[in-house]
Amino acid sequence: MRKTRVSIADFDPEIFLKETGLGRTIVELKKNQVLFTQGDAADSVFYVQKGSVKLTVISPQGKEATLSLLDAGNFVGEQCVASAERIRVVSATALVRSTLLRIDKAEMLRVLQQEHAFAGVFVSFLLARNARIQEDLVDHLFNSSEKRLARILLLLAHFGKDNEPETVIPKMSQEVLAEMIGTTRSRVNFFMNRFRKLGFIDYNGVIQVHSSLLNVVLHE
Amino acid sequence: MRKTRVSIADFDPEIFLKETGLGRTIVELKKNQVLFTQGDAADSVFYVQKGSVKLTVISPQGKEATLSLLDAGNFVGEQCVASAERIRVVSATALVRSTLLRIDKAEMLRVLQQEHAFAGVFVSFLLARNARIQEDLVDHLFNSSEKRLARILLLLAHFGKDNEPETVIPKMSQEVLAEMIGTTRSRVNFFMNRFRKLGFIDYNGVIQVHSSLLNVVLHE
DNA sequence: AGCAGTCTGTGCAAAATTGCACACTTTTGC
DNA sequence: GCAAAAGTGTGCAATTTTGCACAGACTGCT
Repeated sequence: MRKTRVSIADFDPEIFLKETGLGRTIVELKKNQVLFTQGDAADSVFYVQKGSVKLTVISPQGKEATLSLLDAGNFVGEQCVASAERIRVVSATALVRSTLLRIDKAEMLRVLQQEHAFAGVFVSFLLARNARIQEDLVDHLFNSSEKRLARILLLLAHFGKDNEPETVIPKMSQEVLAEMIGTTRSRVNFFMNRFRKLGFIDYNGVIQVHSSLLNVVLHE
Repeated sequence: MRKTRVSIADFDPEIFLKETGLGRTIVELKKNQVLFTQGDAADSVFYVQKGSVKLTVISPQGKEATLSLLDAGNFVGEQCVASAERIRVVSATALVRSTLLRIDKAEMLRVLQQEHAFAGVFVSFLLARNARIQEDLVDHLFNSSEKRLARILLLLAHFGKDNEPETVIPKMSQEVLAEMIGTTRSRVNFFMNRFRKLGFIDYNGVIQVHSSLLNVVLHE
């Protein structure tokens, strides 16, 4: 064990994000339980310890879109750290039974301010998130909905698995897939069947993605 | 003047981002001059002091897309702070004559690590950038290209002006507009003329946006 | 002034996408 | 176990978007 000191050098982001403490509480969510809703007051940040969370937005016209899925190790609702943001701009819902750490905004600001190591972890997270959203945007700028669907399926096939090249996709309706790639269910259905006929995916109950699906994304 | 101390309390992000120093040099760019290109080695971060920069990506098929315009006060190439990223994933080009501060990656990491205040500035920037990209993505998920064009025009009308509600848009071809909203020039031309006929924009040489264009974005 | 290169206004056929409808099949909740 | 709700496989007409093509306007350069 390390020498005990009062200095900040003892601060460990890993531990901070695992344990409760001042301004930190544990939140347990059942599958499909809502963490917060677009429009809610935003006074805390969450950190996913176990499970996964889906971020969605609703358009003024009532259409829903899914922005991203966040699994263990991600922050949720981090926008509220920005001074101007007092309101949630997205909704967050648990995809499966999940455990999150809720961190008060004030505590979050304090720790960011005082603990280098933690700020580093947070910056890394923000950069990764940035890169991912930007990729999604590029995907929209360049690709047809067919390719977007193929890409999302490939990404989902690895979602939440750091290790094995598992190819089974989390239970997910065609409707939700459509929301994620910004198209209609008709379209998703059409392509899913096409991919199946071509042998890129298997698909009876659960969806299994084969690496051959990569061809759709890569080709031409 | 404040008491002189050797402590880090003297560090001022404002000053740091204005002056050269260890690991920091000034870069002057002419209009349309390239700062870096997709694929270049990424070993530094830039901070826009004056002028503005355009970020673009090229698809494997050779199509080009414009991801964002960054004016004074923004960082460019910040992705390289992420440990994994050794290569530029976008290209950056000056929109007008511009002055940037180039900060070595190592120096950037050092300062982020040691100076709370600076880390705060950087986190704020990342959050703002995140929010903006996310809005762009939502725009794509929900809106038709007509609305996207209207939105971009409105945003451009205020680009680089913190103060006056100026309505003149920086010189920008229909081709570039098309790249920004992910459609074809045909389409942009079609809508530009429509907007003009409807009196939403004026358009002889330079583009002037009227607030009535808001209706396109807001209406149903 | 003259030429080259870029940008704009059009037009149009081909292709992709949307929006619905409806019948089935699975799940879910009680 | 059953009824309601959610999800899926189809089909199709209307609409939107793409991809080209071409002529005229404008710009910068020599």
